[in-house]
Amino acid sequence: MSEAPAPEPLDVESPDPALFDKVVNLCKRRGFVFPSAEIYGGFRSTYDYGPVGVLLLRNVKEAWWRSMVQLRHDVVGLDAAILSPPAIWEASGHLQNFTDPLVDCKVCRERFRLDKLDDPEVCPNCGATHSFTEARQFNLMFKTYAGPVEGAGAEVFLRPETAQGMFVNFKNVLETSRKRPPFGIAQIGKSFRNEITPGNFVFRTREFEQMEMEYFVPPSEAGKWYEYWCSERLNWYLGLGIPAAKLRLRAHETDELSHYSAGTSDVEFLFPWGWDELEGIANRTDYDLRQHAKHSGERLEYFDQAAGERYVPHVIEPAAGATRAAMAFLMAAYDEEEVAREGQGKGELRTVLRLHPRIAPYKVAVLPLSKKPELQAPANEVLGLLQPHVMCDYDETQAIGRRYRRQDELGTPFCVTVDFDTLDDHAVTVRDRDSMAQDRVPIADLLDHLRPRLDG
RNA sequence: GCGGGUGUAGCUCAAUGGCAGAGCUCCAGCCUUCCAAGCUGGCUAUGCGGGUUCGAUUCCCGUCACCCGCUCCA
Repeated sequence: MSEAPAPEPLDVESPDPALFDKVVNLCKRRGFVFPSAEIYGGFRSTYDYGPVGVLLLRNVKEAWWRSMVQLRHDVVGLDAAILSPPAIWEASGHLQNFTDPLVDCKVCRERFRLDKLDDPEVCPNCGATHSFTEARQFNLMFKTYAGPVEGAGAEVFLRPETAQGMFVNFKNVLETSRKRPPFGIAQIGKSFRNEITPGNFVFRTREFEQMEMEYFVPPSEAGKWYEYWCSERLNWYLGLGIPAAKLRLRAHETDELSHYSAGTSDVEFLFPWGWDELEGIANRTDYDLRQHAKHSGERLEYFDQAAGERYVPHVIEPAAGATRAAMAFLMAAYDEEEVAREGQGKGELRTVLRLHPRIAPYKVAVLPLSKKPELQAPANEVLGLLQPHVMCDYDETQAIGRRYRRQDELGTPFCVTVDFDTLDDHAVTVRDRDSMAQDRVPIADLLDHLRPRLDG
């Protein structure tokens, strides 16, 4: 008798390449994400967020802001400029370090990063020696010109990260907010990087949105706060419904650390193509404040009255990608299930986004059972009751079952159906996305009924 | 930027050097209609630009976009 094959490891989720196409398809079909400039043939690496995509993205950002700023007393917000003078990026090191030296092999035409080559004289692809072109400096920052004259003096950059806005405003915030270390500055906004190779849908794009927070701490406490933010950030994704099996924290090897970092851990999500980064938590030490102090001549320090000592705070930075996070939430929420139909053995496939109510584009869909005029008034009454409090959709076309499925694909947690009985009992049917259960609820109690279920 | 692949309706796919089809979706109508029901009707497509040809969605060239690699890190 032959030995049984080793059992497949059950505790490890494997990536699912088919999921990628399904989610991208759903995004297009239902109005989450469209390729930019599509009617002109498209524009590479840019995407537009449609009617429900913009809601999803806003909800992701609002959930982040809520946990990072609103529910804390030690973090304040900021919204800094995207256009920025070269001085900032000279000080930050981005002008030097965000530059990749690229060389091409003249024999096999392959392109390499000079700094990643084992031997800068030998092509690792074809083995030719001395076949490389002169190194060309490729800077990942977008450059443009301010003012009427295009020239070296008017050069400005689109920020490649929001972080520097927090560092250059360190003194402003310290003085006006009267915070003291440990405290943080949070910012959500667009950043721009001229990536050589964007791809994987909205995962890596040249224009993207970041959610970053710089947490300033006494130098001796950097290690402690680094640990703290690593677990805090991992929990954020878990709390919004991403299963633990699809999340992990991975510490960077020393040789993959960026120029400012003394230690970085990534929150990674199991995307259809494998594990990839959602967020980096970096120990930036006092690098940035010292650099800006040196270049600007400003004193970027904190004076601790009690201890009578002056120091340059160290910085722990959780930096997340908003667009990436939205994509991860979609992929984690995507589900298909077979629903038995009455009188038929074969079930139908139901596509449902099991999004956390906090990030679902619509919280409630109001659905009059038919288009008959007598249902308009109660439907409008329900809408008027809910709209000031939660984002609602309204749909009166085609069969009710079809409309439930439409809402399932958008991830709407609850559907409220107005029927002909409503005219008599002044109550509506509340249908639950996940259980498909239906409750009869008086219109007067509707808000109280929904509120606890949406806050969860 | 290099190599490989792909490009037909909103989606999934047919077909053809000679009027481009289907299923689903979507829209309108009927139906006191609660999980993609039924019936009737309707909108919508050969990525873009050249070339060959009497005629190109089909063949050729270019271009754009996407996917897979080389990449990279929010």
